[in-house]
Amino acid sequence: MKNTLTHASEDYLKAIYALSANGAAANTTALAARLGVAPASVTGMLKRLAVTQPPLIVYRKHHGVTLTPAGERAALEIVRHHRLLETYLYRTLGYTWDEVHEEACRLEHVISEDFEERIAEALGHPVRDPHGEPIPTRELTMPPFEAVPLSKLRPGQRAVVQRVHADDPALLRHLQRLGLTPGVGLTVDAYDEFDHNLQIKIDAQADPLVLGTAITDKVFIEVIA
Amino acid sequence: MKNTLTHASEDYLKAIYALSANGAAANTTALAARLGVAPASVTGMLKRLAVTQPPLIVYRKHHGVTLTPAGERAALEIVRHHRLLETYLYRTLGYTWDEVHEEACRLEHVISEDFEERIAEALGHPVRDPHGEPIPTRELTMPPFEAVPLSKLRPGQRAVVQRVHADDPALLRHLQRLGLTPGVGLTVDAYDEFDHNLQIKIDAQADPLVLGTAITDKVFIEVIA
DNA sequence: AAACTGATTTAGACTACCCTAAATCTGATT
DNA sequence: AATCAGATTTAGGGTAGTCTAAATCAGTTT
Ligand SMILES: [Mn+2]
Ligand SMILES: [Mn+2]
Ligand SMILES: [Mn+2]
Ligand SMILES: [Mn+2]
Repeated sequence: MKNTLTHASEDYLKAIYALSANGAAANTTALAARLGVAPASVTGMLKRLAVTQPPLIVYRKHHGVTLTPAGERAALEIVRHHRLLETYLYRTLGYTWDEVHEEACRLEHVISEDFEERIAEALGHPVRDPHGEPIPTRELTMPPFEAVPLSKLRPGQRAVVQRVHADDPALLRHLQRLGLTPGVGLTVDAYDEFDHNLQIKIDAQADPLVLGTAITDKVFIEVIA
Repeated sequence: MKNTLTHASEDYLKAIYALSANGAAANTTALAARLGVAPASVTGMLKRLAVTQPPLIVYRKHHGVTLTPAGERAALEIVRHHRLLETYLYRTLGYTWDEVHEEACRLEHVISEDFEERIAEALGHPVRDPHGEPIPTRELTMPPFEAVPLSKLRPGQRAVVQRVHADDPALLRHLQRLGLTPGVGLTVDAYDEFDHNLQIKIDAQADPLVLGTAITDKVFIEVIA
């Protein structure tokens, strides 16, 4: 528990956490893609993470990987660092929401628990990061969060944007230009069942938008009535 | 110039900069002691730093090492990061002057030039860190600084403390308790030529202090008249 | 000028990553 | 039940950094 993890291990744990969020095991190829390394490198790291004391993952060859309770705590620790840092960079240092990810992804591995606590305090213990993603508590529990993507809505439904599940700066800038940010209310006007495009009308915007699933799968909403 | 250095290389360059500040070459043993590694490890790293393109150091076997202009720029870059971070942690996040070093020593290697510029701006482009040490400019020139240690003073002389050249938290807390911090005025009352102790009287303090060279060598002052 | 001593380098080994190319496994299809 | 395709692991190799133990060097002393 007190043995110090490397930056690389921490990024692997974070990726496993993200890819096994739905309870299923994360697989080698998806991890390799997300981490930007070769599949063989992933296999090597999984072997190492499985034999630490205590083990951080359960790894069954050819059948994917899940986090142990210790591994999940380690992952949530890094996610908390990451999202607190994003929030701090955004609110205190004037970063834009497309700039925060890259800086936070490096800082998250080197800040102390003291630093974590001080920025949490300075920010008033925030519950969401600038993208609306929930910040794990100090006790490392993940708050409940919206699981309904905009893509699931159908004409006539109203919703409020809660979180945007994206790191890519270009996509984030695009969403910003569209006005599709947390807190925004919208109504679905039309749905195309062949290309799955959704036509929506954002509150206080004159013109409707037509959005593909590349966007609507990443925007999570809360349905209103 | 754009090739990215490892954290370890950066710490070596910073150490070489510190140990060759007086123009002389830094030697293997001193580097090993300061970096907390074996002398053989230093030799290995020096060989690597000497053959980078461009070379960062001039290394002559058995005769020590100096920084090339490129190496000095790299070192000053890290020193600027370190001291700006110390200043930021101290002023903005409420760290004490004995807590800042350790955190800054990890952060200095991962912050972006953008982060550097933003905290410099937020702090009003400070010229000194919390210990009074000069912060290299954005253009990577080192401002002039006091080279006279308190230990050089003799009875009758008056001085103002300018900087404290120390990282050790215990020593820093001790100096704080003594009231020996940048900006403080003092007068030398007595000098013992055998043990080199100095008796000083700090302005606005009732009782005089007797200090050994472990302290007086680390406190740099400006002589007044 | 040889010997000594402490500093330094070399030799050899280890861990943590990463890679490419070549096996091998799994689950689906015939 | 054999085959096939794609996913995965293994094999083998590389870099960066660390260590200990064994040379070796340089400057000083005899
Ligand atoms: Mn990261
Ligand atoms: Mn933490
Ligand atoms: Mn450092
Ligand atoms: Mn910089």
